[in-house]
Amino acid sequence: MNISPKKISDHQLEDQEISINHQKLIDATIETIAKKGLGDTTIAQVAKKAMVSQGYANFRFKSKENLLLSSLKFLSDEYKNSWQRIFEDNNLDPVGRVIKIIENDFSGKIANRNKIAVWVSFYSEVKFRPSYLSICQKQDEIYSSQMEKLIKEVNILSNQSFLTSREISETYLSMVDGLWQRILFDPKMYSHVFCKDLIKKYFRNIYADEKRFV
Amino acid sequence: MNISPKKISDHQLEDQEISINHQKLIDATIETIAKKGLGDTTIAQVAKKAMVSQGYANFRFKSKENLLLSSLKFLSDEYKNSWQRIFEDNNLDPVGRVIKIIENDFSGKIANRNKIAVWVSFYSEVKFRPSYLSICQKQDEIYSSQMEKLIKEVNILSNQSFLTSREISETYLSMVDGLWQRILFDPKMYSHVFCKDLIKKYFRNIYADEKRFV
DNA sequence: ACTCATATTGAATGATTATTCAATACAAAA
DNA sequence: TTTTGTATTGAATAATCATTCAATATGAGT
Repeated sequence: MNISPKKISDHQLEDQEISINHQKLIDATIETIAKKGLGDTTIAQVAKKAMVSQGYANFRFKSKENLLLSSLKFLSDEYKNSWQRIFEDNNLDPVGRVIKIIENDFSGKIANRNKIAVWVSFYSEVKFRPSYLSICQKQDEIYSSQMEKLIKEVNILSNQSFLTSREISETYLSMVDGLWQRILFDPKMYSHVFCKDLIKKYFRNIYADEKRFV
Repeated sequence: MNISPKKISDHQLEDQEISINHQKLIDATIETIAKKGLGDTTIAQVAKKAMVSQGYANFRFKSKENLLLSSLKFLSDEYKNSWQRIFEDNNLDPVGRVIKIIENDFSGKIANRNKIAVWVSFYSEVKFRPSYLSICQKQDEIYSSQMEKLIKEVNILSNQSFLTSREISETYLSMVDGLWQRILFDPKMYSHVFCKDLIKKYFRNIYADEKRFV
């Protein structure tokens, strides 16, 4: 099994190369869905955008279904990483964390029209594709429960007891989903600032003493 | 131009027959989208479910696109009629109207999983099909503005001034969209009762004196 | 019974597209 | 240089569908 350093290096390079094409195809898939819609996304278009041959795209991902799945997984992980970093940031107090969460959910990286278009496309197929559901659902459950725990802390600190942490977090999560969808309809009216302000006002109403919800 | 009574009667019958097939096809389209998804809905399946030939379905609606459009229009009108009746009901006071609106938005007729699946399917294509957008957007604007006016009345009656009627109605509308989407993911958790209670609690928190938000 | 107009059929067509695979490019090892 | 294994191509295949249309059914008027 004597493996030479060269060989390892080669292998790593190989993996990197593979990885580059892999990611190029996923990026191209997301761009294509964002531009044409899930239904009008063909392997030929994706391959062209990724600048590889059509045959290669299929070979690399085994099937179109698998390419779509991988793209959804990528988006889902990207989102997860963004909020996980906030929950794990020990420099933040509960209210500061909530504010960061809101800002993240309506940041240019997460809530831009292209990515929302992709999200909503997959959401709309969730009922028919258990594989989509399983990717989204698990992470959503974690997000929900983390959010509820966080709100519980804020509730305690602010002596708020009329609304339960569950109620507040469910309201927040449904508002985010709804606003994302509305961004698709009318991105001018539902600007990031508008959405963030609306949600902050919601919190401000609940936690009247907390001046940070602008 | 002497038209005999018989002839008129025939003509009406003819129209009715046409109308029956027309509606059978639209119903079948909605059912098929709800069962298979927009992307996997074929004219053949719809025609089979409506018990007419494939060729007829195409002939009658001129194109698949047009059949889908007509189906969206039908759903959209059905929804509009349901809330318009509430806004026009003079027996209701503002708060009573809000409660009826909430109940309507999560009634079995409107917020069932099949219809939501169809809604979300069309929503997800809105960015790519201006024709879908134009059907949805206009009615949504009316609903929004009616809702805002209604909330303004409630605000005045209850001396609530921290949240504007715009803010409350936008919050309500985005919550409804978000909750509808969540019903697709997890209809058990997001039951109609759960959704209605969540929203009523939101209003109860704003209008603390109003006991009718359960 | 016959004619005519309209409604409806269903098989044929043509377009689109995922998938396959034999052929080729390429680069590393000998 | 030659060999060998892997990466990549792109043309061929096969399946799926929307759409068309010639043929047929239906039923009212004469």
